[in-house]
Amino acid sequence: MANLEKARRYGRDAIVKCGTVGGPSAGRTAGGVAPPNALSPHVLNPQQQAAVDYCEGPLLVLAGAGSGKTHVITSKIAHLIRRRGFAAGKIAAITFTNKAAREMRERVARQLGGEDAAALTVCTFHALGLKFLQVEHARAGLRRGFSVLDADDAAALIKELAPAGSKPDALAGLRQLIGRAKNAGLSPEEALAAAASPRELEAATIYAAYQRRLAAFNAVDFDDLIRLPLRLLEEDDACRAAWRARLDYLLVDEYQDTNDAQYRLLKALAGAHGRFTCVGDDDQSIYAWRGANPENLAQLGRDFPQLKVIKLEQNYRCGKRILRAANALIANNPHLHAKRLWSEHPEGAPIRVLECKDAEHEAERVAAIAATLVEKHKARWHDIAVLYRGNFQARPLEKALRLARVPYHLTGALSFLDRAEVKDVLAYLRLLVNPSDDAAFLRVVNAPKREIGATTLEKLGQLAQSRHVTLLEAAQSDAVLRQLAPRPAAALAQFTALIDELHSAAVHEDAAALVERVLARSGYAAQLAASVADPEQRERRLANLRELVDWFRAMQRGGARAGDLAAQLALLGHVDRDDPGDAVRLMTLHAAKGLEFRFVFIVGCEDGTLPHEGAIDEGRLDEERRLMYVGITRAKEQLTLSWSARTKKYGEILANRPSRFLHELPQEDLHWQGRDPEADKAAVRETAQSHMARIAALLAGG
DNA sequence: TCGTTGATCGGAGGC
DNA sequence: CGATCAACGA
Repeated sequence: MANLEKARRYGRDAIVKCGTVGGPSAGRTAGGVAPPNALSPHVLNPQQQAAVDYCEGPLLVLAGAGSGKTHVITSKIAHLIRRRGFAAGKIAAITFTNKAAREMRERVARQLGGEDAAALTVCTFHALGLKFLQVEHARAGLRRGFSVLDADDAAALIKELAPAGSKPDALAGLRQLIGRAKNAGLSPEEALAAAASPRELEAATIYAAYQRRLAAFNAVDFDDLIRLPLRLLEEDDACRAAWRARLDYLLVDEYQDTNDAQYRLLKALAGAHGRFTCVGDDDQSIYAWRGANPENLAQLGRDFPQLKVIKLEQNYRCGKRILRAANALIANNPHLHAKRLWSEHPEGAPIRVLECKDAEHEAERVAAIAATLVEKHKARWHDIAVLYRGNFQARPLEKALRLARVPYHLTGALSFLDRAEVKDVLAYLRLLVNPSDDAAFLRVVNAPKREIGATTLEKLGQLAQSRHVTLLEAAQSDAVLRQLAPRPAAALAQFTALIDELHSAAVHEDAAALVERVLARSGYAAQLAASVADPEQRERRLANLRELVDWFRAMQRGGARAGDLAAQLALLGHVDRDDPGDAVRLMTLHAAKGLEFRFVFIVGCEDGTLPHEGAIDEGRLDEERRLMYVGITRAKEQLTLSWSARTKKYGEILANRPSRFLHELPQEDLHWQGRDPEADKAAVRETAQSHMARIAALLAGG
């Protein structure tokens, strides 16, 4: 109670502890979704309360790492509905990932009860754009049941339109330029007019051809999900008025990640009075390379002079030492609104810096320490995360962890929907819903193998183009088939017969049953079972297909229509796979954003790795520093940084220097630990043996 | 149509 | 050094 009084006197909130050293784990650790103030979820500190209460005009909440921003957003939604009389159906909360949207929806549902929560719009920018286009498809020049091309399909299409034999990096450059034009909200015509170099002119020309093809496919790509709604909202007064009337209040999470088009979409929807709350942290802006524009934070103040800014600086996650290090590091970056995070947690242990011989040695030491934490300090495996700059750094870690018998889980590896078999089945559905979807046609026409090869398809494409029909229509035409060799013509006829059959079934069947029919009648499942030799891989891929059917079944219970599901599915980056369980988490620093762990290792703290070499060369150190900052602030109790003196790079061995960021940390909080390879190897052996002994005991004991 | 060779390249990855 | 991918031959 004394603490409470003291806190009040200082104008701070009651002490709400979570995850102190040795205490119960709280927060979003390893899959848990409890709010940061887990012991007292309804108490808000004064800044959080102010952010919830202020609904009169535009608000920017600068939410430091671990400051309880999701709590603020969910509380604010409840406040808007219960105290301010907003209709739940007219509030939209926008996130960047499906995962964030799902978690937010769950938390709002817990706080509000199901009915209001169900009426809310909680989704990603892209899902909102899709919803918009499904309503306004006619105005956007689309027909019902249009398709959403995923990044791979879009890349394949650009490749087809680019000069034959373009090199991969030339194609990547084209994609980037086209993406940039779309992100700026430019139509192909505008991009042509704005082209300032031969390269841009070429890209704009291909952009124009690309959009013509998309229109012919009755399809859009991801960027169009923002660009097309934006265009309609900015140019069509009636449309804009209608959508503003549907949305009374907007909340945007991770605002620092918005790109220009997304920001303009927000502005168009919000209107001049600006009934919105943006929550973000400039220090956690780590996606500029993907088009995010952190300048949008400053732009908000220029576009809305009445903007109110509230900073959340109390951190409920990290020990004081960790926070000091984070503050010291990020102080080297320029700031529009400087923040200084503080915490009421204990000091915590010094930050360890492990100096290692090479990446293998580094991995062994991490494995040994992780094992010790669990063996001797009662930590759970999932309390531990190992973070790195690049995916290639996971390799030695995996090896060392396997050797030390430490269970681990790689997050962010190949996602469910990236699997070829899942994409193939989805392409079948796309083609059934939208027979104009040539990209889908090309994907499934020879999956399973029907002896329809590239030559046949090229000819078919030419014939379709000259007759101004889709690929499917061309394949259905006897006149076209007569111009092909008899064998491929017969194969194509068989394929279109299959599509016809599935199409008539689609009328009366639900999505899950349709997927099962596709799998059975196309022979896809049978071929998969027959052609994959490795039994383990075969089982995994068949399981993916079953999971897809289950997913459709679950969505149907939610009342979704089969046709819309296929489009939505394109937006769903990854369906969460099995719970990773109690295992050490291995992931990139990027993937770690938004998560927290009791014990965090950041490996590869070397100049050239973190900060990355290319970033040093181009003077883009700020974002690298923010990446390190994000990593540091993931740690609740203990942070261990490591670097190795030598790197094997492309076959040759190079000497490293410790990361310049290590020198930016307060040296009095660091504990540098030199190289001692033998001791660590012994430790790994020891823990491995003890694990084996435990397993043996378990087996013996039954 | 499919499997092999040889050249290439090496940053993070949401929707 | 090793994975990946385009071009090639059977």
